[in-house]
Amino acid sequence: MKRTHHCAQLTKSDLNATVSLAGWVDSVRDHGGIIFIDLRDREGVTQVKFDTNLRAEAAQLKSESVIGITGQVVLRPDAMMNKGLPSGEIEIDATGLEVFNISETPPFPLTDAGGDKVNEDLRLTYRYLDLRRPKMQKNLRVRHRAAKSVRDYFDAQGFIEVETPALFKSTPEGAREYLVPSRIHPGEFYALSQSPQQFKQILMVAGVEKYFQVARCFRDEDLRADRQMEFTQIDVEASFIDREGIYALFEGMLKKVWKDVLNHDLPTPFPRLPYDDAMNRYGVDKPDTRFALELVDLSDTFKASAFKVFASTVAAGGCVKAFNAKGLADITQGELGALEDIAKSLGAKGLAFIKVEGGEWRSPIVKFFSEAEKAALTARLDIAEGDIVFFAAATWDRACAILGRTRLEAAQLLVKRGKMTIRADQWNFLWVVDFPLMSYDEERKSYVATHHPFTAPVAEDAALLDSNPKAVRGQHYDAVLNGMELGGGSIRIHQPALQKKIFEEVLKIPADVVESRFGYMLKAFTFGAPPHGGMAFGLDRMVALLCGTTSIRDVIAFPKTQKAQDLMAQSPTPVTAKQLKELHIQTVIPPQ
RNA sequence: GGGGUGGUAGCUCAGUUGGUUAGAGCGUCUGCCUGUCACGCAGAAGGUCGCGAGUUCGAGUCUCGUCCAUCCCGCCA
Repeated sequence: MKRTHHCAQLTKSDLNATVSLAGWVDSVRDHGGIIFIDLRDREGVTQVKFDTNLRAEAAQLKSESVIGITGQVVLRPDAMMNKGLPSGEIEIDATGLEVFNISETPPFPLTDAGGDKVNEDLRLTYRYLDLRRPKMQKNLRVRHRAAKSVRDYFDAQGFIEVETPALFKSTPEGAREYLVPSRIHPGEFYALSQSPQQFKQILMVAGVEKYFQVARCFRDEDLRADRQMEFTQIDVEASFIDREGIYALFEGMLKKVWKDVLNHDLPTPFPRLPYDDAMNRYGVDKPDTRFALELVDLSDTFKASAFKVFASTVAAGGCVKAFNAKGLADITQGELGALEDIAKSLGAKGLAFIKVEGGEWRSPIVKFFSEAEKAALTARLDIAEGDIVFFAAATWDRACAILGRTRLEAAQLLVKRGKMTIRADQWNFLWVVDFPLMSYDEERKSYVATHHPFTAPVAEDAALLDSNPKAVRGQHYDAVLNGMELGGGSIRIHQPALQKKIFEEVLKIPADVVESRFGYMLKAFTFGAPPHGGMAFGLDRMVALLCGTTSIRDVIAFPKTQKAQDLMAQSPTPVTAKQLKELHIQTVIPPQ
């Protein structure tokens, strides 16, 4: 029996044709004298009818069994047409049945709706069943379609895909790495590449000019909904390009991907938002701009306030910020408590608020406010009946973090009440630009690169490198979509002297360490490094948003759990003493 | 490393103030049924209440510990 068609391919136009289908039994409806089976393959579902001779054999079938059938395409009786299915006007009158495998009863329902509710550990243990669900099949295809679209785009733009090593050397400045012991060099280690960053810059020195790679990257950091230990990035680097060139390049890529995958026309160019504005208005460097609830700085209003908590914060160089969660005055005690807990976990002492109910301001702090302060609040925050305003008084970055997070939580509460909608298919892309090149690390008592040490400073700020490193902006940019950071990149430093100065004088990395870690790169740059820049763009995150989810586990075929385990294959595992010996490794297991 | 949520039948969940034999829907199994498409009807089986300790006359319920999943903070140059 050879398959002639896919399920869902057959329609009224195939009437009377003799066809063979193969796939999985989606459901069995046994009416005694007649049995209907929905046969499912990766393209869809078709109803197969068994009566007379094959009835007994068909009655033995269970859900998820794999069968092949032969039969004639026939029209269903008028009243029995299923308008909900593409193949709903016809059915296959089976004349042949081949059973390839009877299935055990699956441990959870393989429907979209049923499977979505199932505990994720069970789905991951039986990932091959989870992936059979139409939604997961669709996600795999969207990922394939998006990756192909990306490859076609960069090819058309003159980029060539170059593979760089997964086994690199350890670069402890960055993310924690997966170390790989060397058998041939006792006591020495490779590290799995956390990014092709250094190789792609070397490729620019090598004269490749336009490089890209759909690259697997590895980072030994804690996992999250949008972070796996191994993930895929669209890695790009080009010579003789500036920031505007990169923006246009990636806007073109995203326009094509959205068209190819969703048939949606993305408007370009994307808005640009300076880092300071992003922080001041949204409290994060990856704002979700699908809704407002923007932060307002009230430091001026409260610098001489009778409310000492606010006044003293401003006097100490901090700021007072607030935002109006319009319409959320009906927040419950429990929800308010949860918001407070979040604020406290971000360093707030509490979460001050003003509710407006029945024309009155209800608040533990409003008694301290003067009439002038109240008037200023009303005007600047557009306060009206049913609103609740949240405040944070702290250092600038802390106040931003507290309210940035509270803003997102408040938005969820408003969505839950039906007072606001955040559409998953509204695509608010933006470029966040003008990041500070350096930030001061209080623990290490030194400057650290905000992104990475290869980022070039903005030309007109370069003179400040010695006098005021914090004020130097980097030629860095982040691509943000609906509150998720999709990618980041920069124009790089291509002058070896400047790169050396950043390493040694600004970041205070000892010269011998610079030499052992980056010596080869600095040396390469002395042989004619072109000006260059690029971007690392998260494929998993992009595909997740294309699929309408925020968890990249839904778009990775075999993801790990938050404890970094593969529940299906059951990794990691201990290894034999022989293996360890060969690798010159001894393990020390901490006591339980 | 820290905080939140959850873990009760194969799945999803309910389980009141600590009190008799722990329930529902779906699924599974058996029987009936020739037009269903979430088929229907009748019946049945199915439980280490995550695990361990404690309090109590008595624990699914309270306390402590622990494991797992998930969300977040730290972390992710």
